[in-house]
Amino acid sequence: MPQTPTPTAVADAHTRIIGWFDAHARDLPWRRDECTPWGVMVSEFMLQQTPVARVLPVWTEWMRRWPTPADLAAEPSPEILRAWGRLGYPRRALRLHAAAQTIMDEHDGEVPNTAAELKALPGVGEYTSAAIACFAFDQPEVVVDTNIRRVHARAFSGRALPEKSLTRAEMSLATELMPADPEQACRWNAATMELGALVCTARSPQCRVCPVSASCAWLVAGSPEAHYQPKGQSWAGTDRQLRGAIMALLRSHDGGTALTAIRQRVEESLSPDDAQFDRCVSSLVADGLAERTGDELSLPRS
DNA sequence: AAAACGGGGCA
DNA sequence: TGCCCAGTTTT
Repeated sequence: MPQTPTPTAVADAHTRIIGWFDAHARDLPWRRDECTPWGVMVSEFMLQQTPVARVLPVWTEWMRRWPTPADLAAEPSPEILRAWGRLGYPRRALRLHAAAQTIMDEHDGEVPNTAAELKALPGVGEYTSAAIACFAFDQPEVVVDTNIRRVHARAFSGRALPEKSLTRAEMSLATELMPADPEQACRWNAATMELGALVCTARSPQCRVCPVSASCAWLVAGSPEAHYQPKGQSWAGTDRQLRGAIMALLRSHDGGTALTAIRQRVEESLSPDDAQFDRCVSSLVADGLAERTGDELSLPRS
């Protein structure tokens, strides 16, 4: 277990990383003062497992079309899934829609401002609840995402990568590292995340420009290799690939499409057997991502 | 604790 | 090709 860094070292890290953030933070629309809590919430849903660059245009379009929870909650058409486009994990769009409806039903149309209430919303877990509370409502919640975990692993624990899953020790460390001042705490969260996204990256960290390279435990230890081999997820031939291809087809049509036509179209690029095709159609319907009427499949109405 | 869940871009 | 990305939910 890593030792808790000394108070002096922690304060120095605060100064350096927040100072770096002041100079180098990206001007992202959901970080601007005029962005609403709803805008922050939409961004956090889209950013789950999806890089900033791909989220930007979709977020802008969503905020134009559905600027408040009420607007999204009242949207009955498949336009939600169509507007999600190719962001991936389209169940996030359904969960965001459901969350908007819960906000209407239980929170008077206002995004709740506590982590506990946020976490009760569909699609909002440990990270997202803390992030919205912190970034939209300036509450000093402990925010721990993949970027922050990696920065902590390197700068304070001397490891190339964080553990495979979030550990108690990581949460304790993140808690210890939080600045006492609430405003600084929120800035620290955003700054550490940004450092992980731009400098302390997974593949080729830019230690030459890192504000804490002088004290980085990993660098000081000689940049040791990761103690485990990351296990990537397969893609070619998987249900995920086929489900994605079917969803892309549904998004490109108004109304329904015959299952035989869908099968024919996906076979232009993929080679599913009958069992896989049926399984994927069924699971999409079960997930609420598609609707089956007779021999046709379509995007569902909400 | 582990698996399922998209998709694109870069080394 | 393999790996990674502001994770959550289900098993």
